[in-house]
Amino acid sequence: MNTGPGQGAHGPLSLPNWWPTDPRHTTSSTSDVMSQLCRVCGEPAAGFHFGAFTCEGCKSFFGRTYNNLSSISECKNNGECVINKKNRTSCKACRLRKCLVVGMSKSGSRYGRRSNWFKIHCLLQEQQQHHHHHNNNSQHQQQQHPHQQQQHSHQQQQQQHRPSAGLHFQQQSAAGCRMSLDQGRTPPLPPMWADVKHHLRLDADNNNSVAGDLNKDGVGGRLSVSAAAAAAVVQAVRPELLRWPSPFFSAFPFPPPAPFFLALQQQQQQHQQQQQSPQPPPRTPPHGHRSSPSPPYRSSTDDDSGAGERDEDGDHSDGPPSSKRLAAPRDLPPVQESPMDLSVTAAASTLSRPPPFGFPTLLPYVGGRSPGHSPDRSRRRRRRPRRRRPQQVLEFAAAVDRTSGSDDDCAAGTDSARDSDSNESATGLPEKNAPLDLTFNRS
Amino acid sequence: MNTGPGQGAHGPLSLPNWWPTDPRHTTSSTSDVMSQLCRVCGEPAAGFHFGAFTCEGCKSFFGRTYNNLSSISECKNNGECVINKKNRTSCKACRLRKCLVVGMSKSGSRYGRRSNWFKIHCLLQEQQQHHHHHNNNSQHQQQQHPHQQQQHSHQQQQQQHRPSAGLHFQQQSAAGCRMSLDQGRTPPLPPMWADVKHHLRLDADNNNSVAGDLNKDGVGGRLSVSAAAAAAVVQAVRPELLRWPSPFFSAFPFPPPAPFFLALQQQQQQHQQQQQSPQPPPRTPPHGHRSSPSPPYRSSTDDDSGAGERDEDGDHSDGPPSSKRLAAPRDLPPVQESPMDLSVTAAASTLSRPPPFGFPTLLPYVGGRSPGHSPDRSRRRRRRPRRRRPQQVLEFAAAVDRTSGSDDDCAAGTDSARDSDSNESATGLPEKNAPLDLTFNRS
DNA sequence: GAAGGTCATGATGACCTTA
DNA sequence: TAAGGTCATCATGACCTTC
Ligand SMILES: [Zn+2]
Ligand SMILES: [Zn+2]
Repeated sequence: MNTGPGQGAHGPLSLPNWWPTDPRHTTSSTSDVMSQLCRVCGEPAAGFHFGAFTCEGCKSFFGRTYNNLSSISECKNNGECVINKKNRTSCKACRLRKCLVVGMSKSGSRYGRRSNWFKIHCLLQEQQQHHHHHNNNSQHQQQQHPHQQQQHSHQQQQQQHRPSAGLHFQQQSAAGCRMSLDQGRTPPLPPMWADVKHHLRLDADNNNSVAGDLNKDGVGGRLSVSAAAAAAVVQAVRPELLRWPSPFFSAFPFPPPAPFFLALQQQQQQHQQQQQSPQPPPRTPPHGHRSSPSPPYRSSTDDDSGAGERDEDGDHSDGPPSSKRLAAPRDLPPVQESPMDLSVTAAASTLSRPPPFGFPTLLPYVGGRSPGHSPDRSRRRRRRPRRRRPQQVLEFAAAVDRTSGSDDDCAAGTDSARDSDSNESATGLPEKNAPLDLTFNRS
Repeated sequence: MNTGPGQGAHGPLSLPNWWPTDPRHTTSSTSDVMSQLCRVCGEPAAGFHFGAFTCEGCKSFFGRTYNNLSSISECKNNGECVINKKNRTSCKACRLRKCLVVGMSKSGSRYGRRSNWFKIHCLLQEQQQHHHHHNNNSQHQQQQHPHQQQQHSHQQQQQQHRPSAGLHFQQQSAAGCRMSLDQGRTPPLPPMWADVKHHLRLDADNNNSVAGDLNKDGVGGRLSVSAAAAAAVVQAVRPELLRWPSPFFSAFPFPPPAPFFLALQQQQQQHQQQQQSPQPPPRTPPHGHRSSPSPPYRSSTDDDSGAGERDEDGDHSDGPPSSKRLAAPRDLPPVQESPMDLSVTAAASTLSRPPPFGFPTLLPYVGGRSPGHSPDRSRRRRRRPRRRRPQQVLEFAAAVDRTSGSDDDCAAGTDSARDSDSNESATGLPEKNAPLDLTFNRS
């Protein structure tokens, strides 16, 4: 409980003292903010991106590839690649897995370019509308942290102070066009969401090394709700990418709360059962949660300089720490209260690898820019377009055919996957489609 | 002994019947030329490039990376990657090693854009000037092929008919400028080079699966002289790329004949001995030859459809074989007799990773175009140059410092190399230098 | 016909803009 | 400050030119 936003009076959002400190301010006792490393590759971090301290490269990689999961080819090293600064570009599957493991999520960014603290509050508001789910799933963390019990009132009380400036939720119509719904001021959270709120708080704390410990043994850590959501999306669309190392989803101590994921997983399981596919059973993702003896989140006084990600070489110590380092920490600005557009977009029609279940229709992510700011993507360099060979198209068609049937893709999900590369559809990149936004859509 | 150039009368070069058939014409009994596959990745071959049937991609890859060995990062899979169509871009080290194993060599292309048959004759001429070496090394193959003995006279006789239009050898001056030396008509080969000629013949036959068998166990195959030369260059400049799998150079049944390689290896060994570096002893490259019980080259009637490279998935069978296949075989045109420029260029000053020994100075390869054809590389798209971070430069400097001392690079040459990636200097790409030409220079 | 050049294409990541 | 756009840079490989 050191210097954090909880003790400062930032406008209408005066966080209580029990509120966990911002990990960007209180990282550890030995490493300060200036020397944060990318949780994915170990390079000096450039900031807190998509829910974790990452470098610019990993930030861009996750921002790109999560919307285009079909561009990732399966790992050829049994999914055991250890990502570091130099080999981070050699295996995209393991890099994405590492991103998910350390807690990165695009779903945490669907609130636009706001501070993470503001996003947490928005997420609390959002989850509130689906509280009829998971009433019994929010109990398995309480005995480990009884101090969380008496903090619910504070959290809700803080929730009352939350700036509610009319969040614009958007829903997906059948035609694919988006329509904004002004939700207005949301009611306070019911008590049954107290524990979920605790996990939601981890959304801002997911740079903790508890999640980083996942890289060691695949167990012991826990991820935030949005991170679990992101992983569930990847599991749904590209299950072969998360097949290794062993229980990926068991690291999540709770099922994802959004009904989207529940339906996603159920439909996927039903599809796999009725299709009798050789794909391995989906190891009961997020539902296969287990209670972990580890604390739900790290204390800000813990030392995270030696936890996780330490199998990289120490090449980050020889470079000058000047521009790659983070900026000096400042006081958190007050949470913004201006209205915002919570665009949840989708584009299922451009989904190069359509999932076998009813995936919600997606529209390409339009970003948080103002409507008047046209990206004008057409002015890119475009010289004489050279015709492609028809073989590529045929390969893609064959891959889609085989994948939609899901009959041969994940047949070699054992150690023999290394160097065998026996599944074409997983790694065969289809003809380049428009980037997809897999930011999960709330139905 | 089927249809080949040996029985056709092509102008002055009427090859005798015993002359081995062109592998481009007589591949095997089951696969014809139209269905040749890339010896590196298994894709339908686009032609006979750099001494082996390769696709366009592997051709371009070898042509690029052999001149820029510093751009290749060390394999993270213990050098055991099996290259196929889909994962060929994932590990450049193993792809280059595969290229060398199947017999690709830039040294075979230093004669310009000539047919392989013409290059063989030129190579014969060239090797003749260094016949004072390896007088005793050229004996261990004869007992296996006694029919080669009485064919020497034919080969020399054919050598007399060789078009000798004044080969322009170039030598390297101390100042780095090149000067052409018209060697004129070379004298006939002495008898001691009979066995070397046999291996030279393999230069055109190095698409045989004997070399391809190297991929299975690392032994049993043999490579051509130029292929051994190319491998020796890689061994000299980037020894860590050929450290795996086990005895790479033991596959070469003969030492490289050019004194360049002798000096290269000797200097390297001397340097390693006096430096007491943790690099493994250079496994006695090409000198550690051993007699192989396998025939020195494949008979044209053998079936090579099942030898080597068969651990890839059979994705090359589902694509349309139209444009990727080779053109229909035609009769070999007569060997060209016009004068040619045997440019052997070098550029040691731009060597990003200077070898610890006295590497011969190299100039960037200028290609075989006519002097009036300026590539005009400066008209490439060049927008506002964005300044680089100084960290990159410092990293490169540190890497060069460490590598020049050769104290820590090859320390982890065991199975722990996978995923550890403990050596910075091997994979740390230095600041992009000009592409190097490592086509070996004859002193 | 092979060597090498060309360049469209995709991936990457440092830098920038926006909110 | 973070999300996302920009784009220089690089690697790739299909196509092309040259010899
Ligand atoms: Zn990173
Ligand atoms: Zn190939």
